[in-house]
Amino acid sequence: MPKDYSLGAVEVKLPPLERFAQFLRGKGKRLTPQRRLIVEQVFSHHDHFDADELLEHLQKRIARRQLSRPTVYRTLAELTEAGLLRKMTLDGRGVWEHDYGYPRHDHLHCQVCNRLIEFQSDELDRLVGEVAREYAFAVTSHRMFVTGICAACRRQRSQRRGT
Amino acid sequence: MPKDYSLGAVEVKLPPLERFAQFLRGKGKRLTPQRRLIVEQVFSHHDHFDADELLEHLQKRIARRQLSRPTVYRTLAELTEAGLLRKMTLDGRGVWEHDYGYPRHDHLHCQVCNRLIEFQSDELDRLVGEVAREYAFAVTSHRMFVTGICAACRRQRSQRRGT
DNA sequence: GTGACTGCAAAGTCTTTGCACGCGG
DNA sequence: CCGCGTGCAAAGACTTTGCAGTCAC
Repeated sequence: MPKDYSLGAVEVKLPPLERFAQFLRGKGKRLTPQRRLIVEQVFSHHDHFDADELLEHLQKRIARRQLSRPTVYRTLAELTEAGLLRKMTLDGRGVWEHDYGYPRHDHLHCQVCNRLIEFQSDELDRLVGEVAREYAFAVTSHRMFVTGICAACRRQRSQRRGT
Repeated sequence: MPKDYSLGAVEVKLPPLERFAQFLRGKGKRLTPQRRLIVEQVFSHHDHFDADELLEHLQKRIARRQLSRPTVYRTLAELTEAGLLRKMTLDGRGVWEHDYGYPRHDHLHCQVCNRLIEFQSDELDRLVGEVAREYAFAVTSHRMFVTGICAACRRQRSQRRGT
C-alpha cells in the first residue's frame, strides 16, 4: 500500500477571527474593519497568496479607500506574528499560507503553472531531526520545496506534443 | 555507526574559469577582465555569498570603476546559466553557491549567526522521489532549509546564561 | 572593425515608513 | 478622549534596464 502523504486536520479551539481578536486584545491593539475583512478573506478558503492577490480580491469587496496596501502588509505581519499565517518567499516575493488549524507540511512547486501542492511526510520530519542531531543543531522549523512539473501540466505537455 | 552527512567531491574536467570561457565562446560572448575577476574571486574558496558581499570583496582588489554592480549581477546570472553557480533566495535577497564541481546538498541555516551549513542525505533524495511519484510530479530539483541554531551559537548562548 | 560589454544613471519591483487625520475601546 | 490604526506619499532595499562609449576578438 502506498504511503499517505495527504494532510490531516488539526484541532482548533477558536475560529481564526476570534483567535486574532484575542491576540490583538492581549497587545492592546484593535480589531478594525480592515483587519476583520482581511482575516475573513484569508480564511474563507485554503490557498497560498501574495500581498497583491489578497489586495485584488479584497478590492472587489470594498471601496479602494477603505483598504490600502500598507495595511495589507501590516496585517499580514500581525497575522504571522499571531501564528495564524506562515510566511515564505517565492521568487523573491512574500507568499503566505494558513498555519493556524493547519498541519505541518512541505511543498511541490510546479514551475509551469506555479501551483503549490502540499504534502506531509513524517519520515521527512524524522530525517531532519536525525541530520540536526548529527550537527548538534537545534531545529526551529524547516522548509522544503520540490520544484518540477505537476501531473496536470505534464499531461498538457504530452498532449501538445501529440505523444 | 552514525550516518555520514558530509559532502564528497565531484569529478570535474576543467577549472571553473576555463569551463566558463568555454560556455561564453559557445554563445559568442567574451571573456572580459571583469568576468575573469569575478570567477576567480567566487571560486577562490567555497562559500555562500550575495551580490553585495561579492562586490565588496572585489573592490578590495581593484579600482571601483573597473567593476560595477550591474556587471556583478549580470555575470552571476551568466555563471548560474552556465551551471557554475546555483542561486537561492534567503530573506528576499539573492544568494549564490558553487554548483560546478560540487555535490547536491541541503542546508541548515542558523538564525543567530546566519551561517549556512551543508549536508547531504541520500535518504532525503530518495524520499523526495517517493513523494513525487505519489503525485505524478516530475522533479527538477529541490531545496531544503532547516532553520534553527547551530552548535557554536548554542554554546555561546548557554555560556552567557551561565549554564 | 564591429558588435558585445561596461559603467552610469535611471527605472522597476516589492515592501516599509513618516505623518496627519480618524476612529475603536 | 486617548492613542492606535489608517491612507497617502515617499522612502528603502535589492535588482534590472537603457544608453553611449569602450574593448575583446
